[in-house]
Amino acid sequence: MNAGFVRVALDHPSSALYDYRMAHDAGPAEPGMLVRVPFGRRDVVGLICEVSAHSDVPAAKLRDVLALCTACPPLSPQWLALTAFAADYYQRGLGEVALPALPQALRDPSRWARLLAPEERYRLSEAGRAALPEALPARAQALRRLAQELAERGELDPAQARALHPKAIATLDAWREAGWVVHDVVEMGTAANRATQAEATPPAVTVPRLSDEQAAAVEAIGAARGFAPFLLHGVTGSGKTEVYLRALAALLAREPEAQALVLVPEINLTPQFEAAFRTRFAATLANDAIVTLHSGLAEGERARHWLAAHTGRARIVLGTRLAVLASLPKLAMIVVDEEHDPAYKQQEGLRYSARDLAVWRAKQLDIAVVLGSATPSLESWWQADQGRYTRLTLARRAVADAVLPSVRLIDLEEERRRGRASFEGLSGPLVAAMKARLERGEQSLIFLNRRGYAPTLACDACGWVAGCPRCSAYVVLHKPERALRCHHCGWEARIPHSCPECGNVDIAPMGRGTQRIEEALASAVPGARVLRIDADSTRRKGSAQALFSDVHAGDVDILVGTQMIAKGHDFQRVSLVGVLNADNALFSHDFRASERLFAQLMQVSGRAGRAGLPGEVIVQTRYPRHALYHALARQDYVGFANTTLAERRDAHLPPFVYQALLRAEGRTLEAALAFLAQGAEALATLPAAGRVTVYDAVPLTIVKVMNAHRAQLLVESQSRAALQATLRAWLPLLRANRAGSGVLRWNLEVDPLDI
DNA sequence: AGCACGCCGACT
DNA sequence: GTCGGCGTGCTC
Repeated sequence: MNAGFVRVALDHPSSALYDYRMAHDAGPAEPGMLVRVPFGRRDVVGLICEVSAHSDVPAAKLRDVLALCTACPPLSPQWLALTAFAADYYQRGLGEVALPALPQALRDPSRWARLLAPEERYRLSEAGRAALPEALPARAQALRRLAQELAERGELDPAQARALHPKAIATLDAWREAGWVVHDVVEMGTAANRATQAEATPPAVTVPRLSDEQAAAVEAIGAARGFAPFLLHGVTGSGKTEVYLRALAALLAREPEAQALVLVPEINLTPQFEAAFRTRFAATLANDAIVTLHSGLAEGERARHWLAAHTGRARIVLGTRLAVLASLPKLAMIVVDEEHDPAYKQQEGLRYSARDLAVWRAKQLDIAVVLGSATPSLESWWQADQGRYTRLTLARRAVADAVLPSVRLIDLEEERRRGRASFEGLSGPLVAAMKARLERGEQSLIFLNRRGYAPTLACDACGWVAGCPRCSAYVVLHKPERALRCHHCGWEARIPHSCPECGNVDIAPMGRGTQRIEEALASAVPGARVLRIDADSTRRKGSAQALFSDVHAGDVDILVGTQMIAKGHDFQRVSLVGVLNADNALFSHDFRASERLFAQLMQVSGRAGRAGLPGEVIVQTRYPRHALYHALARQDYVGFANTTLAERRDAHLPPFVYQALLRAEGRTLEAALAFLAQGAEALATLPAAGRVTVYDAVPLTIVKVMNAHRAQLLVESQSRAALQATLRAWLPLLRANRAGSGVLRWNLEVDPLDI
């Protein structure tokens, strides 16, 4: 038998490609195709990176490809280059990057055959819903059950139907002829395209008039050819989304096959974007030409959407950071909304920055990329300063009479000194302002970046503080569940009735979280309907959406929440934003903490007064003279960015240097530190070591998590290339590091955000 | 990453 | 005497 060889990337830490024999009659193998191969003792799915007539691997070691996936068109060379770049840049194996980027269905060979086969679905029509199952004879139990399942589940595929009743298909066909059942055939590689939706006439779309600034931005983006990175700096409410919509509309009209990728920082923001896109493009794009891609999708849906992107049927792909690795053969424009958002940085596995990869992808494909934000990352701002990104500015709010909110700083020290009343951390002026909003039927929003009832529980008598047995952290008091919970490892315990150290029964919550504020508001502002939105209140899938719609519907007077409430939502009736407990971040060891805080406060401030109501922001602080708050009071991003960048330059911090972080977790802190110290010694022996600085290994602030002791080592260089070369040579030495005995895990992060 | 093989403590 | 702990090493 005639045979060739394929070099395959596997989801496996080694960056090496593995050679396999490939029988020619298995079909034409090409790079970008998936294969099922034996690997050690198991079968895995790999990605063909090269096809060759010979192999250097000894024949005795070579094994045969078990199957070739022919249902799915091969991944393009551009896509392979993208994943290869990401693997190289973030110091990972190609397979570790490429395979996890694919939907699960492609990594399961048993599903390959049906990948692109049309999917059939049966569902009840309006008439069927009204008539069934009553129209059936009472004794036809199996049929009644079929009808009942159809009504309850919404839809059935042929296999499910047959499982309920052997002759289900014939029955369903009969019901279809009676007008009770609709038979949908969904082409794989597209989203569900139901007949009823396709028939509906799109509603008339009201397209807002553009401001001069918006029009200029749209024109600049539209006129761009080739690689064109834009930094769209627009204050909250200035209509950045409208700029995206217009730019995309112009592109899709100009190039009838072009695809666009739109990234948003978190899943919660996809529904509103999706709705806006569907409405705007209802007349020009088929319903299935807009798809979403994020981790909240069911596996099957994710595969369908991914395939729609991969086959070119989807024209607009809207998604979270993972969408940046989608296969988009006709990609012609990328939008990254809220580009400064830390959520674009993956914090486990391959620690990539979706924003940075978006820019790389735009450069690779020679297309435009629009980075939008009210508070751009200092990295992007610096790129614009350097002239590498084109800056587009929207300085005014889009709604005619909407102005920027006024910011009031409440000096908590002075309040205390003057003996002014405060209630559970809510100062007098803030309470008064909320009461005034309640009377006027306007909404207030209270921002506190700390969930739970109280950060911890403490004993006044002996000084005991409730801590986690597995972590060096306090446990957070959660009142609804009457539990103490560790936010780092998930450890939980009942709230003790007395101090476990001294038996004192007067143990009390210390500090305040969103739950406690929610409770306090009920008495501080009598009659107000208070709603809390944080990771705890939105744990159930889809519940965030329901809670937000209560706010939009006006069923809420005061909304309390963590940063979840700061992002994206355009609350029409909010005219007051209160900020509690923001001071902690001012004195953090992480040099980016103030940048993040400023962005968050600007963002949450932007929730006030969007629909023409005068907006007010009240910040409670013990440091009212801090420069950050002054910049916030003036809503002065540019001033903040310029001073902070100057400080960064003086202190030799990013974006003026490039960094990487080696983290280790050990059974003991000593083991972790020893591993890092030995790593530092190994690095010093490398040729390019002269151009990189290695700092001392230090314990993390929360040194112990889940009984693992954590430490890190910072490596930096003025030259990205020197850093990259060093890291590449360093990794094999780290893998061979014999100080690794007490080390449980370690990882290397390039361009870390949290230091 | 899995999943083997391989060499030392507490159990039927 | 084994069952099983996880340290070490390999996968075309």
